[in-house]
Amino acid sequence: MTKLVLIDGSSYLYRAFHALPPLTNAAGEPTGALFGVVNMLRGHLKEKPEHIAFVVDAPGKTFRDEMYPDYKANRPPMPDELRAQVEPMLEIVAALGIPILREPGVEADDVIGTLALQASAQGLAVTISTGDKDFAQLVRQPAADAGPVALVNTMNGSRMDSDAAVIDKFGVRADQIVDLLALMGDAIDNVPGVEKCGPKTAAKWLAEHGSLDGVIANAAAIKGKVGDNLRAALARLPLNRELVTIKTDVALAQAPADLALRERDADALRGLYARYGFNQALKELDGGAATGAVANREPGVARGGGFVAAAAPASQPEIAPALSAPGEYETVLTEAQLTDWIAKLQAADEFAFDSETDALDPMRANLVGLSFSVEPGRACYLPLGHDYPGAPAQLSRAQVLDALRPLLSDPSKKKLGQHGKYDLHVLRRHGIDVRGYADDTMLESFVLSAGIARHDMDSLAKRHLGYDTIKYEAVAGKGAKQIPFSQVAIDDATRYAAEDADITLRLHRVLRAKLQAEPTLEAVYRDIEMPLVPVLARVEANGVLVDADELRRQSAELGRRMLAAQQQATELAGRSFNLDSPKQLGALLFDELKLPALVKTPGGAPSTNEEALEAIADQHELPRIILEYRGLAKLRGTYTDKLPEMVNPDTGRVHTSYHQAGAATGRLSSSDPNLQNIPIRSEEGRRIRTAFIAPPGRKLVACDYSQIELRIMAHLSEDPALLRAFAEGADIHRATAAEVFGKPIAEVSGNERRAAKAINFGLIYGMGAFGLAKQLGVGRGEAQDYIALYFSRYPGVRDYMERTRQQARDAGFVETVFGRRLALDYIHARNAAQRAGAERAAINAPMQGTAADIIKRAMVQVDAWLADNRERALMILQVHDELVFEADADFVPILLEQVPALMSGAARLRVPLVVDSGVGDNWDEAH
DNA sequence: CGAATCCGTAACGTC
DNA sequence: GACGTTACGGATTCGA
Repeated sequence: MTKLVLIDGSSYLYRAFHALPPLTNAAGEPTGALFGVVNMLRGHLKEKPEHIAFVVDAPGKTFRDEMYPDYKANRPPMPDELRAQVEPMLEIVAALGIPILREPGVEADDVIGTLALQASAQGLAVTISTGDKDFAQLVRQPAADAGPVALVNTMNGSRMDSDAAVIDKFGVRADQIVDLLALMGDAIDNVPGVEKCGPKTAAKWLAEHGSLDGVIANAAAIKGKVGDNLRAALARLPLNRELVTIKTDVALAQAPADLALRERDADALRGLYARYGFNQALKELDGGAATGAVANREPGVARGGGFVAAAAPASQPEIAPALSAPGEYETVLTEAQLTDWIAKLQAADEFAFDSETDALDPMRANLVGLSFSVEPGRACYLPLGHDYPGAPAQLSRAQVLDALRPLLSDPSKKKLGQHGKYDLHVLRRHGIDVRGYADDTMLESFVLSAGIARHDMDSLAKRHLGYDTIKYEAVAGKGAKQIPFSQVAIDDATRYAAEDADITLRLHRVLRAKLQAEPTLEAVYRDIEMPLVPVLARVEANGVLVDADELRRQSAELGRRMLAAQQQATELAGRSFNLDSPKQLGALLFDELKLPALVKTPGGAPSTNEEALEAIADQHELPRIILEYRGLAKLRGTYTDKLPEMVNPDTGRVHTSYHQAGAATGRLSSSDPNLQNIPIRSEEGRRIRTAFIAPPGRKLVACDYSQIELRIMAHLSEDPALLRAFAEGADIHRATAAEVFGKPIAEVSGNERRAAKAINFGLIYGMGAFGLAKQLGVGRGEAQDYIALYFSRYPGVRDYMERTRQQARDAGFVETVFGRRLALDYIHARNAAQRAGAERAAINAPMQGTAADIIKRAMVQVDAWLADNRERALMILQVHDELVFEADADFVPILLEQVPALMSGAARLRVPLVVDSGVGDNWDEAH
């Protein structure tokens, strides 16, 4: 069969340039790319093709630029060392007798595509020589009426010549390649695809939905972040497909038959080879028969299969869209401007402010600038610490803060912000005690729509103002290239920071109106959330003293025991494996050892979780060892290794961060580190609490609500039996057992109490018979009997639960005792499992949320009481139903008298709120 | 191409 | 039920 070789010249030139070291000839001219291309060409000529063409891009715009002005906009200009090699390359190609094609208005790709299909139709065997993966769309197997079209990449020796090879490489058929590329996009050509969608994801979608049109039609059903990204990119996908489709119908002067390989010009070649120092090629030219494929000596070969993806040097980082200012933003650099703005702030009823810093951790961040806004569309940025070379002179931080202090610390001067707790920390650490922090848009949003929305400023601006804010990444970059805000150009910083203050103010106007329309919610916001802000800031700033040496000792011991467990596991398995990898463990247990896989992960794989391992622990020793190892690894990896790292070098203490708008139920959450999940249940876990200590002369005091959620259930359900039990101060689990099992309290067995306790917890969590059965280790029927029995004894509870479910279905939300609304997104989900989950949440949320409201109120009151005793006692932790204090030893009795009383009095329910407390030198002892 | 980074999953600590 | 953190492993993107 007659052969036609089509060479993608530009692609090779670029790839050879980047793949090969920057070689030069004796005269110092760059030759690396040339060398690569020459070797590639010699490789092809060995195959003695009858027809061949070297195709390069013609200068000027193409039809793709017409279609999409930004096409290849990111591509930097050709480096000079490469440009210098273009002419010599063409000279060599010509001297080799290879026809050169340059077609204006289209790209080399389109010329190759057109010729390839024409030749194939004429029965020729076509080889496209390129490093560009896009050509996979042209691959054809030989057919009765058409010749094959194959791809080769001589840089790495790969060859793609069949449907199977395309599928093997890309996971889709050749005719789906354009769809695949449209989804992926192409950074080099500046064709943005679906973010986070690479070859794997695109191939998966195409396998499911057949084609790009199929994917577009089913876009709504695709989950996760990439699903969102897909929907955001939907509009441009058809254009993408056009851009990546290689044309096969270009009107060309040449037909395949015109591309015959001509006689080479040996003299010209000899001169060129000599000039560029291609000794091997020269020898071959004169000696005639060289042996072996020259191409295989290229350094690129060793790296193995796959097409090289990048043709051009790295593109510029994406340029942010013009930072369009929605309002008038002023950079304050002079005293006159500052005076002017202070006057504006003084005159305003309220103003928004925001701080810019050089770190996320408010306990470490330094102030870089402040922004203010007094009316929508007007804001200023006051740079204080920009220190890049060439930064304009800025006002002195100390003087500016002194000038602002009266304003910021005046309680009657109302301020508002977005997540102002952060700013309160930063300013406090710079000597300003902010008072009069009156409104916070994050908390307004949280109270208005907990459970359904995000409450960060970017989301709020989009949702309530329809406005796209400037993203932090747009001014500071991201990843490894991110610069601290102090290095951001002041002009960019002004647009970003002033916008923050401006948007905060505008958002507040919108959100305040929404809150005013809902008096109950407004009360939750005004009476519970806002007063808590400075309290949380204080608790965080106080921090907790941690005995790092004790933790290190524990780490060392845990490490020894982990090693022992690992050795035993290796022994039992007969080989080493990664004990931390559920995947490897699953393969070992279920594939190699053939143990039964009784539990599945949500993803359908055999689970290796605790339940699954317990279930097979009687059949093999290994599961027990794994469980032992896991327990130790958890403690070490999460706590004993990590906590010492979290000690703040300035304060010597650990400062967690409480998220006030974190949990859908109104609870706080804690992170960096999370101090709300320090172990307590297991003996060895509990030891970690001994490392949370009081300094000499002080004690830790822990006060916790006893059974607060069950008490709230009693209150909400008004069930007489439950109310009575709490009123009598009974051991509630024992009392429940007595009711359910129909015997006097004194005769309840330990086992019966345990069962009752499990039922009580199950109720709080909205657990069904299935969950309870699991918890108790009994059959589902038996668990169902317990529940039925429970409801017959506590009919008020049963009615309350049904009312709550109904309320959730009717209104889409449930409420706490204080009127906080908790939205239930999936209460009407089509998916039954999702719906059931939402119903369980509906049961749980009012109890959990009311408990959260109560302890928040208590914290505010306790903090107010402590205001006069800040040197003697500090509130240092909150763990959902527990408050922990550090107090002078002689102040402890007073604390023990006051705090439990304040906590009990934080709400008036139909049952008493009992608070237990304990004292010790460490957190473990304080329980 | 390899390295860095992002993302989802599995597991598990607390209340 | 509500969280946050860890580790892994695969996918994506960066950077040269």
